[in-house]
Amino acid sequence: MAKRKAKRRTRAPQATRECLLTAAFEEIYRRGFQAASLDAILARAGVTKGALYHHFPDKAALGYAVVDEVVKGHLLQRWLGVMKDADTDPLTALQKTLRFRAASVTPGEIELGCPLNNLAQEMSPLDQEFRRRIDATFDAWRNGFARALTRGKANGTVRRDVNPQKVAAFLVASAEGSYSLAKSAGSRTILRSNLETLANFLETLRPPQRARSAAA
Amino acid sequence: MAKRKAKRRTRAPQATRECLLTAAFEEIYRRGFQAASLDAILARAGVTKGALYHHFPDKAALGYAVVDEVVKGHLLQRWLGVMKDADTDPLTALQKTLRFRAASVTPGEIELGCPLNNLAQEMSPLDQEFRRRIDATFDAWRNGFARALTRGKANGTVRRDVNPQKVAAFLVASAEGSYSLAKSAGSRTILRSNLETLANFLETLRPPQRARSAAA
Amino acid sequence: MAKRKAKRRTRAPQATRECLLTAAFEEIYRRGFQAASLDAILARAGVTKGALYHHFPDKAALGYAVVDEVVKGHLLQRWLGVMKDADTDPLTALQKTLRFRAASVTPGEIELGCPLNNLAQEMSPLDQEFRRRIDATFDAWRNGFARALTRGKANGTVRRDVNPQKVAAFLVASAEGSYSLAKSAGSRTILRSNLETLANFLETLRPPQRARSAAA
Amino acid sequence: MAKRKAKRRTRAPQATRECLLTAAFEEIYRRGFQAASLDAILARAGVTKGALYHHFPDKAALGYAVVDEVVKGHLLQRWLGVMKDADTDPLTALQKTLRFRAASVTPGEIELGCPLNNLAQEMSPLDQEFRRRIDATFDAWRNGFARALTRGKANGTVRRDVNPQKVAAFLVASAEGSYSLAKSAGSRTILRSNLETLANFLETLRPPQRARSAAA
DNA sequence: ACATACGGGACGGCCCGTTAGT
DNA sequence: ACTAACGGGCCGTCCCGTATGT
Repeated sequence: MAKRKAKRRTRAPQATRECLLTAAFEEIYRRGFQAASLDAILARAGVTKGALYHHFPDKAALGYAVVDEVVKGHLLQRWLGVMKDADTDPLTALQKTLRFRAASVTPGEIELGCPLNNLAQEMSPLDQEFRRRIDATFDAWRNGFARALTRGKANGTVRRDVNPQKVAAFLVASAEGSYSLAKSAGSRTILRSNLETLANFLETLRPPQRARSAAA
Repeated sequence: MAKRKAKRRTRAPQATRECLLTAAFEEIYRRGFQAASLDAILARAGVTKGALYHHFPDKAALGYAVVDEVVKGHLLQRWLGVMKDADTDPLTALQKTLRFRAASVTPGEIELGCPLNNLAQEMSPLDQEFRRRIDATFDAWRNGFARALTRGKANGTVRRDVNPQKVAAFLVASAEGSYSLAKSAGSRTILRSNLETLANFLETLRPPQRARSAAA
Repeated sequence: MAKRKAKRRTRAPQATRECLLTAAFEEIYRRGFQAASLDAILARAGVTKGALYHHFPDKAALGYAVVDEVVKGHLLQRWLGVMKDADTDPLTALQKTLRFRAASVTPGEIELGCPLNNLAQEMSPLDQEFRRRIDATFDAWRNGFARALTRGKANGTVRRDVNPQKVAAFLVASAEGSYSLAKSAGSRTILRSNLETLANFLETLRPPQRARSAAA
Repeated sequence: MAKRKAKRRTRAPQATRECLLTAAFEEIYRRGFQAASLDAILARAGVTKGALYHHFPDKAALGYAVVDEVVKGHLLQRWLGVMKDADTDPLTALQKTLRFRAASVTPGEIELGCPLNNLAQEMSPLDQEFRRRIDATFDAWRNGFARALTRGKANGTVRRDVNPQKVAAFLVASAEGSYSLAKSAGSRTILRSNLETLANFLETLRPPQRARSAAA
């Protein structure tokens, strides 16, 4: 009872792997990938070097898996979760998402920023494999937005001259930039203001005709 | 008299200091602050450890000085240089700046991103002093944009309902986000597209009367 | 039924053991015993750790078995193979063996040297059991040479004052030394020259009467 | 007096370096290069990691310096020291050297063998730079013997048909082989016997005429 | 104002061996 | 008979900072 050994969890490789990924994500989110200490991750996960070495060949592979299996899921759920097949009005859905993100941001998110963007800034120039996997995640995000805008063009809720790919890329970039600036300012106000400005920008993408029910 | 090292580098404290700052900036820009090796900086600068620790108390102080004396200047010159006192039409001046940045971006900038944003993402949560100095730089940038917009409101080239501070913050955030995404995508095309979208967004800030001449 | 690994390697304990010994020999020959990685041996053999530790209690035991079951056979076949019962003229048989070894040496042998000598140099001072088994192998080699010289004394082809044990030990030592020096010189020429000098030395062990036919 | 700190030896870089080399030599001699622990060397030398890293870029460089600055000197002094300019009779000088080495061998030398040969066997195939430096040392040894034999040919104490280079190489190889076999046998007797046989072999290199004063 | 020598610590990689499971 | 998960521990590298010396 005194000894905190608690060994032998009955051999659950899948659980061990997920435990490692979660611990690695938290440590990397906090310190960055290069500064993240494997020993700290191990202590947090409650496993040993041998287990880590069994599941991942080296630190980089652990980082790759964190991107693909932890960060990607979190991110897509947050930004694409509510508008799976929003056939009605994608622009409104996007605005709701932006405003919900602005409303529900935690102090921790303000301080630490977006985990994917952190990794992107740090590792993109240093490791091609990292860059590829990070960009693939950003691409999934952008594509989610672009598909929504395309649906809006199809049902007439989005202007014809809108390029869904370009606007989606701009939305993602502006959102990430908003988190970045809020992080260095240490201010959730700036994040909310920026996301609101972005939501207002979306209003300009609606067709001129219907402009609030009765315009013509 | 026996040994003749041929070194003897003129003993100019100011030059040594600037040499260190330049070398430190390049190394930090490339690897990040934590991963930047003092020995690598020293080798690049061609000075020794004694000189470094004569001019700076520790690694952090060197980093602070890089922000204040190297990065800040570069940044403000690039983004505020052309519109010092652009009394005529600040929105057009801003658009020109965005489009000039889009046109003149180098492959190195795409790969490595914005040095200030890199430092912001990495160091803001880890070191309050870093965060303060980085935010001060961003603030100078935002204020430059905000002053321009205020001038525009005064001379009627900018809509009355525009909040200069908020729009300036949004512009900086979107620009930084555009560099971030371009960096992880390894694509200058995405940067250009985003900066162009941002320039188009500025068009919506003009008063409704004018510039609507040839709409139909 | 769900998983189908396609492995299933026939379950043949003897074959597994020999496969391990061969892989271990090659890895040890190349890197030395201490530097030989069990994981590398396992990968080369295509078996897993469980199989290894089923057949051998630890790394040392694997090394001992390599000496006794792989190295010893190779060595004795090479140096004692051709003169099993050379009743006629042992000195000539020894000379033929030396010259055949000189002629048939491969670049790999030059680079890596004699596997028994490598192990002897590395492990003799560190592990008594290793030393014993290595010395037993050298002893078998020496005894093979000594028996041949004794037969030569009996049939008059070797001088009476020759001490077979001492000369045999000298031959083995000089041969091993020749391989050693050739290895560090990276030169097969030096090996051939030395083995030829050793063959010439054997000429001095013949009785003075004969072979002096054409001296004047 | 209790604390064994004894810091601050008044800054003696040369002494520190030699201390490191000596400690490294002993540790490498005992365990081999790859198995030699830097921490053990450091503990033996009484210096820290920082000092080591200052004097040598890595472990390999330390090993190279051990070969060039410790092993080479020891070896050449032992085998070439007594016959610097033995104008009289080089063969006798060589025999004296061999017999002196046989007489003065210590149990430690029997157990651990020749440090240069140990390094040669272990490192030659793994590191070209090691091989080069080791071979250079062997070459100096061989050249010392060869020069002596050449002088003997000049003054008539060595047979005309002797090839000094080849015989020198053979002598070095046989001597090294003798140490090798003695090491794995754990027997100084075998070393003495072999060196004596080698000394006797030298007798066959004298010109036939004078063969002990009165032969014809 | 600067250079060299050095202190001490931590990190990632890898390694040998054990054990739960089949 | 054999597999895979896992336990710990050690090693070389490298790093930041200090102290002595000129």
